[in-house]
Amino acid sequence: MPKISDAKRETRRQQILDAALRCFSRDGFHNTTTADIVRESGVSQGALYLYFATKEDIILALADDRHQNEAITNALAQREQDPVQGLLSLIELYADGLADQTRLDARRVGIQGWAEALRSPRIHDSVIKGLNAVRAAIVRLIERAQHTGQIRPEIDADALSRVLIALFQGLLLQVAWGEPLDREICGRLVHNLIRDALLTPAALAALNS
Amino acid sequence: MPKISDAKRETRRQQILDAALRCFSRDGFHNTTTADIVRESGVSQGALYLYFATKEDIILALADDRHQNEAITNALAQREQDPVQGLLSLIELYADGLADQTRLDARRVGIQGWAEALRSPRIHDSVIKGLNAVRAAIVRLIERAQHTGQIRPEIDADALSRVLIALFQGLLLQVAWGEPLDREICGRLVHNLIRDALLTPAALAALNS
Amino acid sequence: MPKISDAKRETRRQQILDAALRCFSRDGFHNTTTADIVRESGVSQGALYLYFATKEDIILALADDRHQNEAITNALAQREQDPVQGLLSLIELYADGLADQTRLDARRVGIQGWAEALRSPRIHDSVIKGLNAVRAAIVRLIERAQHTGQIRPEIDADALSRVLIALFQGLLLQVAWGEPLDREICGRLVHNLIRDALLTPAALAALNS
Amino acid sequence: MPKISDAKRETRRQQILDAALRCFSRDGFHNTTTADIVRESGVSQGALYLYFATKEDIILALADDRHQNEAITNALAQREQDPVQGLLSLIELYADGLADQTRLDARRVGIQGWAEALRSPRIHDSVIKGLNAVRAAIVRLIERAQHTGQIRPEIDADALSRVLIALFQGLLLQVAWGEPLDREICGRLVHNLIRDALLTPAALAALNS
DNA sequence: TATGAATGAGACTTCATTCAT
DNA sequence: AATGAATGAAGTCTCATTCAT
Repeated sequence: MPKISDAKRETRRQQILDAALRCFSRDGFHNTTTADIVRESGVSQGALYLYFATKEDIILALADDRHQNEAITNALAQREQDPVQGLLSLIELYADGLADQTRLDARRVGIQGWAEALRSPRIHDSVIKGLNAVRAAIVRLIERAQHTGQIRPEIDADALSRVLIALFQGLLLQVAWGEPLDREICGRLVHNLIRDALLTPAALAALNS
Repeated sequence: MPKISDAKRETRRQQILDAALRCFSRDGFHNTTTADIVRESGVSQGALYLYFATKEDIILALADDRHQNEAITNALAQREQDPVQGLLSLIELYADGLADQTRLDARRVGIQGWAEALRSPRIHDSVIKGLNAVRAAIVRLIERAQHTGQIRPEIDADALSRVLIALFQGLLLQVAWGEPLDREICGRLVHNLIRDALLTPAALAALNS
Repeated sequence: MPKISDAKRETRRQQILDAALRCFSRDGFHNTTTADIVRESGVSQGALYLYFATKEDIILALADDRHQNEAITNALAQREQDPVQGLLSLIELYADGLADQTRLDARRVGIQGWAEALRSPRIHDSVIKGLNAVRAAIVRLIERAQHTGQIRPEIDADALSRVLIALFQGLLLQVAWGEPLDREICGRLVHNLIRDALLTPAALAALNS
Repeated sequence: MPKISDAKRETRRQQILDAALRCFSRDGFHNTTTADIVRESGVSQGALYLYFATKEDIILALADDRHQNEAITNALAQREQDPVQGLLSLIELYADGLADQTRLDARRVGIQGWAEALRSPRIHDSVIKGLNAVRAAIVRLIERAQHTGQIRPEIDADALSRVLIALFQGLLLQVAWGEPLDREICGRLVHNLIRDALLTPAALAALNS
């Protein structure tokens, strides 16, 4: 009979996830032992398995956390009245995430998840679910903008969303490797790419006004 | 004197690398055992260590192979008279690589290398070296095109090269995950992005003619 | 809370050490595998490493056990009122140890430790520590006897202690090799050596009375 | 068909033994690989096995070398007219060997042989053979001295020889461990032990004259 | 004879997970 | 619920010896 309160339980769980994130970021999934996580989190070896059935479940839980954060970001951008503004604001938010020092571990672990997705069906599913959520959010904004005549109608919304995500993924990777990416210059570059290649003349005029 | 011939030695070495590539692609670095590579390659357990000092050295050798291929691709694009054509041709070549079924394993293993680069200094060095080689090739083309007035002078060549690479990396990732990326549609999209956002009016006119 | 009791833990530890002693005595350090120790001790392969971090640590632990036994022997001899009697009694105790069938394994393993001390700094330290403890005990007895005028004052206590130990080490070696050493005859011989070469005429007279 | 000359063959053999001695001294038998010996000696991996059937045979050959040296030493002492002088001279010769820096490796390897003798029958035989040769030489000297009335008749020649050898073995051990043994002081001590405990009054008077 | 590449059994150690308490 | 000791299957790498040339 579970005597522990839900709050207590959630705290413990998060404690483990935080520790795991630090370990995975530092040493990678496969060079992190459950003993490492135990040491870093302060819970006991046995307790770990009261919260997560396997080590892979910890990885999945971290991925889920990440997707929840992204869902919030996506929802935020949808709220914008103007879909082009929404798109630009979404890009801005993700770019902020790129530079945010506090999410460094999450980014590093995320990249490891990309690799794991290639061999673990469960992680693959999780990663694709996250990908699709972001993609759907972007597609919706693009289609809204095409509906309002702001984005050229001949553009394939799905392809564009994938391209934008790809761009972000690649930059994330380079940042994680410690490459010097000037947020200002890159940001402007991407902004201009979109402006010049996507917007209709009318939208462009409106943007400049 | 039974000193093995260089050709024989190289054959054996490649045999091991081919087997390793298949194993790594299928199961990932960490879930591939040296025994797996031995089984797949047909060499003996001991012979493996006559060619590679550690398992990590096999990973590094695969990365080096990859970088050599890329170097050839880069050199190919530099030969073009017109730098804009060179850039477009480079993009075309990498896009071909994305779709090439025969290099599927290499792509999957490459992505795992990205993750490993986060924790292994040696792999990090190797990956960054490869990144820089490609970057330098792209920067050279862009600067040549700016010199001839074909690409807008205000564009930061280094940032643009990183953005193009990032784009490619992200698409590579999605392809590796099995996502349905229409080469035609995405190719045209990227092509247009470049055309509309980078080229000077003069170059644009020349391109269309 | 399943924290094992200290007694239980100590039992288990000793169980491993006993098994290791038997294995090392029979096959030598280097021809004993951890699997052998596991088989002989009945613990699991993994459990071995809960008690000893490496195989060398097992060797060191055995050496420490030995030194503790010797410390007890040394302390026993110091208790004698008469330092010459103490010295003779110490020699007697070590000679008993030489002949004791129950300590056969310990002797054989001890000799292997001598050899290991030549190449492993940790084992060297341990062996020298043990050597010095015995030496100090003997030196103290000799100096006390010189103080009381029983042992000739011109004798170098440190050199003599080393010589006595050397004698014991060599005899130990020969016994371990299975050489027929008559305890009675050798004992008398050593006894007389000491009597004739070390004692002052006064002490000699007292001994004979 | 053996085209190689015996001289050449012997040179090669000695080259291997010299290298092996250095390796064994430095790293111990078990931490020396045949590859180490090959590297240190300059012969090829295969050639090693043209000269020695197994690694153990190298160890045995080194032991034989040692015994030959000792045989020469023993013979030298036998030549002395006066058996007591012969005994003292033998002790002197072995003591010289103890201090001789050029035979450091041989001493270190010899000690390892002591340990190996505990588990390898072949090495045991070799070691015992060497021991008995020295013992016989000493016994002969003692018995001659007893015959001439120089050494007390009640002394057991065999036991005394063992004790003298033991003494030497122990000192050898301590020297090999790097212990500071003053050759002068220890030498005099041993000398006096013998003088005071073994010699008859007549022999003693002769010695002092 | 001589070479050095090849072999493959096996060594030590690790680690995700279980289970008695 | 919680603990941490215990498990045992693997994993990477080594090395004495063999053998094709």
